[in-house]
Amino acid sequence: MAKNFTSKSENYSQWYNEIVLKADLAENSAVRGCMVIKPYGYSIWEKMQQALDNMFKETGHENAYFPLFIPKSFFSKEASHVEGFAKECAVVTHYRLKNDENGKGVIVDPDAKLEEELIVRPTSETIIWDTYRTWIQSYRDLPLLINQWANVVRWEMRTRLFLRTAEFLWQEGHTAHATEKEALEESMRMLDVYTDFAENFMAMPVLRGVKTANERFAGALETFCIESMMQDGKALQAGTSHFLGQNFAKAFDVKFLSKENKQEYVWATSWGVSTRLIGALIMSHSDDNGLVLPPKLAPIQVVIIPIFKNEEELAKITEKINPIIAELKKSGVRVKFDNRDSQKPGWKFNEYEFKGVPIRFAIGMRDLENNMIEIARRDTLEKEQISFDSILEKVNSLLVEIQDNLFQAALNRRESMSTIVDSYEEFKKVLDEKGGFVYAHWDGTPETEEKIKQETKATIRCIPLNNTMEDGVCIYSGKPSSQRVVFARSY
RNA sequence: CGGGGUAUAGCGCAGUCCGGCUAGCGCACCUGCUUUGGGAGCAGGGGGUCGUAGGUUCGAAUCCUGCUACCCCGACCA
Repeated sequence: MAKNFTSKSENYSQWYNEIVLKADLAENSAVRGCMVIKPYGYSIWEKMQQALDNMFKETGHENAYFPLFIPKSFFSKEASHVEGFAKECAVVTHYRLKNDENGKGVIVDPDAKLEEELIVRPTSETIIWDTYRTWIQSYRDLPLLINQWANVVRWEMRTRLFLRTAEFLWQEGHTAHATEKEALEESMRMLDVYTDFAENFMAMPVLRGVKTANERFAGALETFCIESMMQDGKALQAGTSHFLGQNFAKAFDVKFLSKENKQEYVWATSWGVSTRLIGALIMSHSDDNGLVLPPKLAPIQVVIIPIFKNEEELAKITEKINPIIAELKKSGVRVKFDNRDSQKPGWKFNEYEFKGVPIRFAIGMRDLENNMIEIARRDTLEKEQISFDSILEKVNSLLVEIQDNLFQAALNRRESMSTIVDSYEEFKKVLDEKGGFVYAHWDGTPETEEKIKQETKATIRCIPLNNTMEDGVCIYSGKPSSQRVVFARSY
């Protein structure tokens, strides 16, 4: 079974790229740092969108859309926010092109300079809060619970398909509340939504925690996050939910009249996940045979491959399988019958393995005679013959089983990649030799965190929520500490 | 922005050091026959101003200079 894949144990980075290319998910674009998401990759994103969007609706949120361009002046209103994003913004300075007089093609018309430059949004807090000012007057307008599906641009130095591209797709929720308590509850609620999505749809276990000051979102008072562990032992931030306090309300003068007839600033949250989740999905489950998708997000859950020598045989197979396909579709299973005669069965087997389709059936003349069918599962690569009449039952139970199995395998992997250490020596050794999450005591200062980062490239991924309190001493400074935090090298 | 590398058919590459006949290979594509239970075989075929601008030379993919783009490693980041 030579699949021509670089083994992930040999070169993880190359393995990742091959998965993306061979599963036909995406490719680098001609535009610097950007990515073309191909139809199959996009269909996975659509599945993610649908699931998340339902969850947002269930928690009372509505979708809206705000402009791509943000006047530069909006950014100067929240000092720490601009500091966080200034280095990576694309800026629109002109609005017209013209033909070069020297015949050198098209040039930017110097006469078409914008009075005020426009920033291509790296995130939408500023333009949304500028808009919210006019939407919010009374406590009756609150809470305001809005989500936007959009593209954003961050001019990163170095890019990687799905994990870090100059332009990426995401959703960003922006909410306004009357009280601090409500806003904090909202940011926790959305962290719960993300956790639910990651674990139950992506089959990817996550650590829930709060970021340290160094790692906090620009302009937030508190950043909550879900952190996942990839198969190479590096951490990936899968989603964030920010408690913004009154920072943006004050910067954009968003006030409301309370029940007590007093002018007050609103309390805010924002939260987002991006197409990076597709990268997380790839690195959580895939193997040396290609992509492995959890059934709940697989664009094709079941593929049926007929094995035939001529049209008559195909007709017989089709006649036999069609009722089953209809039944599967009726019960909501996404099924594909690949009856192309342009490719051979073996070619198709490999193709759907690359693409991570959870269940594959193969049916030929032999099976018709025996009233049997061959079923293969992508997660374990196991094959078996089952009775034709048990297909429906088998598919329904196996889809659930694969989903659970992927989660459990990822969880086991993460647990085996988690280590508790009590000394800096041990800390460095584990990072170099094993990777993964490293639980260690930290004195709580940004200085120590920064030094550890410089010396080891490991950052504090989060301080776990509901952490167990435990007295100890900081592995770096030896100062007292009351709990362990989670370190890792990360993407 | 620092360090390294690459640019030749749709994709992946060889050829460049040491200039020379019609620029070659694998995959993909087209035609025909035989095939079809894990990426089929044989035969035939189509596709290239060798990144770009200039220079050296009888002659440049190959040597020289400028430019551009992309990739990898760092700093930065969802």
